[in-house]
Amino acid sequence: MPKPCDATILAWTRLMRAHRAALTQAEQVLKEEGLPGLEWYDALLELERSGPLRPRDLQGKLLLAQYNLSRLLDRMAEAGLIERRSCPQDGRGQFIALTAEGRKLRQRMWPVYARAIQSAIGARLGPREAAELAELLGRIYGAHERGPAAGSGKPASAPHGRTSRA
Amino acid sequence: MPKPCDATILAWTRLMRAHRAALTQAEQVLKEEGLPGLEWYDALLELERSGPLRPRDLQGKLLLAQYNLSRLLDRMAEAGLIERRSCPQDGRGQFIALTAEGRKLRQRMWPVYARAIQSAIGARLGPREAAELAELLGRIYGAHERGPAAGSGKPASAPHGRTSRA
DNA sequence: CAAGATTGAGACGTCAATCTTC
DNA sequence: GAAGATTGACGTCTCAATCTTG
Repeated sequence: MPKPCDATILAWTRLMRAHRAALTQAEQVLKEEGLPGLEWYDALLELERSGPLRPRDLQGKLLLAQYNLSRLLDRMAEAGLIERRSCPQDGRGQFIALTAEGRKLRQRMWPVYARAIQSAIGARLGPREAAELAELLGRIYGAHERGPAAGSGKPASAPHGRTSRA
Repeated sequence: MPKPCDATILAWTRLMRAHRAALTQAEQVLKEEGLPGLEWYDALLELERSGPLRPRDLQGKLLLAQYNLSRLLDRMAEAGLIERRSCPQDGRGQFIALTAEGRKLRQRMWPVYARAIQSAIGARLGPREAAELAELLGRIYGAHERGPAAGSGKPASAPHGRTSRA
């Protein structure tokens, strides 16, 4: 394994710093609005998109450890955002389902989240540059998947736009 | 504030994912070698570069909250890596100084860290692309910090690399 | 025994309150 | 009173051990 070149090291450093700056800002804004953190948003969105899921599948989509997800689901269930349903085919598993409250909360979170994304990236990079950045970052983890945005599913009156729904 | 465009949202998502993937790998490798995490490395490196520092100044360089840094220093002092010295000019402050052990540990960590950086970025992007990525990420947090050759004057490929962490 | 999922204990992060010195 | 720094209380993360079902 060759040693990393200067440009590689600089890219690493900035990846760490840019992530921290962007994430801190976004979490800050959500907190000021009395909303939960981004992890909750991601879980809610994935459940809204992909219907009731087994924890194992959700874990894969969210890149969380099993024990971590288990406790996240505890908190979200206590907050009334999800339901744990038993799985008929496999007694070990469950199905995690979004509640109406969970759906509503995600919709309330999106405009705030979108503002943070725009402030952190959209305001600093043009569309062409953002696409270039996304391309380069995509190579770092090799995946090509969907983003955090999701329309309400309803027509035009939605407070948050239809965005990249792959 | 306009809504974020699709490319912006995709860049956000990939920033979050790429960061997590890269960081998780690096922390994993360090742990396997029985070494502490990247936060310790960053603190050790900053102290090695900038001599004894007051916690307030270290906090600025590491982008940590004050209470967070206070506890980090507790652990590092207990491990014998740093020393807390009283500050003659200002009784409220201190000077945090690296010990010989701290210096040795950072030197042991660097090759492992460098391997992780190379694996996460260097192996996937050419030097030109890495520089492009660094440039785009730099705009996200607006910083233009010292180049890889700054500080002691040693080259970045020495066990003195410019690194940092979330 | 293997896989899905949870739990107890301990490390770490976070908030607000606190202490000391300017 | 303001700034530098720490502390107590509480929440979250992490590891290993555990429980249950296939």
